[in-house]
Amino acid sequence: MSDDLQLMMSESGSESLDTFQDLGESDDCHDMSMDEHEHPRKRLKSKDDKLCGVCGDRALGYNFNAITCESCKAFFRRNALKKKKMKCLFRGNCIIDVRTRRFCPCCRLQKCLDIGMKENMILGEHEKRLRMAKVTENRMKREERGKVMIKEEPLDYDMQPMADSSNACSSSVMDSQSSNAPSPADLFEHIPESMMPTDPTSYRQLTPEEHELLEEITIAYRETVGSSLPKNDPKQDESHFNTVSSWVNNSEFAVRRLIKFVKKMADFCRINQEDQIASLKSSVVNTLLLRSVAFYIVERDSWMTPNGEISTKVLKTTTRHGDLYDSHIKYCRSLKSIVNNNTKLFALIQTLIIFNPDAQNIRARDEMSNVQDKYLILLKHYLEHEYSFEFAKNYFVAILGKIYEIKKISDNHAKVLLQVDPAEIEPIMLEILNLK
DNA sequence: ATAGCCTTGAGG
DNA sequence: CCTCAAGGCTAT
Repeated sequence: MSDDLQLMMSESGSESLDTFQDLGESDDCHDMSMDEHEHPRKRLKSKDDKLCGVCGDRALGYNFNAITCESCKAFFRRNALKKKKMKCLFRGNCIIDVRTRRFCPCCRLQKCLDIGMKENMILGEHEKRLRMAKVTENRMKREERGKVMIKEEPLDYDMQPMADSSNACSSSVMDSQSSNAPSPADLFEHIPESMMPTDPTSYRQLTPEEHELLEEITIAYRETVGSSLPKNDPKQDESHFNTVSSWVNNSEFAVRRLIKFVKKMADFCRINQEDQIASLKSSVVNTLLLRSVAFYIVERDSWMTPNGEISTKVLKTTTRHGDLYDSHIKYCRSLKSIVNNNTKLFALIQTLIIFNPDAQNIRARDEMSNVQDKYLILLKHYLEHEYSFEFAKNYFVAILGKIYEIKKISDNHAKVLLQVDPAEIEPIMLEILNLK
């Protein structure tokens, strides 16, 4: 490989111009033959005879402020924003052409910059999300039009959760009062398939801002707390979990993920630093619990880890708190059954847990509450987007109930945590759990 | 990781 | 409409 690479480097170094001209000539020939057949008149100027300023390959036009080929465009997009600086294995002056361009990313990137490609023209994470929000918004409109055009038929009445149009205001009041409505807890113990989404035409549309916000936290969640932990080093037998302190230390990765998660949220960065710490600390145990739900497998009564399953029985033998175990598993089963594997819902719940106005030591409780309200509304609107308004209302209440419940359970867990010997706990976990 | 091809919003 | 220039997707 390195032989080839070196060969390529020296080869191209001695005849880079030849390569460039060869490409140019073949390009011209190609164009002429095409043009003679298609447009004999304007053969000279019609098709692009543009060449990539980086490698000399055929170019379609400007990319990031310079004329480049598709591959150099993609290359620049992938690499220009990386903060890790690549280093050239040679002298930093490798010749880049269509065949050698892959061998020295460093010099290729340098040449990109030399010919004037601008890294600030690469859309940032935020701008990309805006763009995607716009795309999906338009897509939804398109599909909406399609449905409306095809529809033109009277509404179908087979779905009872459609309490929308005609008598909306009265019906919602009546429903909330009516006694025959199943209690939310019962309603969601088992997912009522019959009430799941169909017929999207009369559901709420999220605004672009809401859509973007939801995307933001969902992506952040998926990339952090929602992802599985790195494969743990040795064989992860159950002996790794036979003490409380080993459980705690095992949670360290999850806590790091939580920190990464909050740092990705613009709303979290906006609150003052003391409250950031306070809300972070008070949401750690809840977060671990929520994680345990996310990776819980109802059918097997176990948790999925990168190294395989861990039976929930291990927790019972570890803590020797049967009641704690029971309530935890019950919680896993119930929340999992209503949320399933919906990452957006997990992300929303996670967010609501973090922006908790009555957490310990919060200074600006009003402000915290305002932020939480924002996500409460987002959750509500998301549910109304996904389901009928009536169904969403019950769903909303059920989820709020579960969020309240998670706090009680985590309080119980906190008591167990106080039993551990601080000497056995990693410093970060000591700090974050206030165990010192 | 690369690179070709596709989709798309903005702007003309 | 049409073109330009972004990002996305995916076979290699």
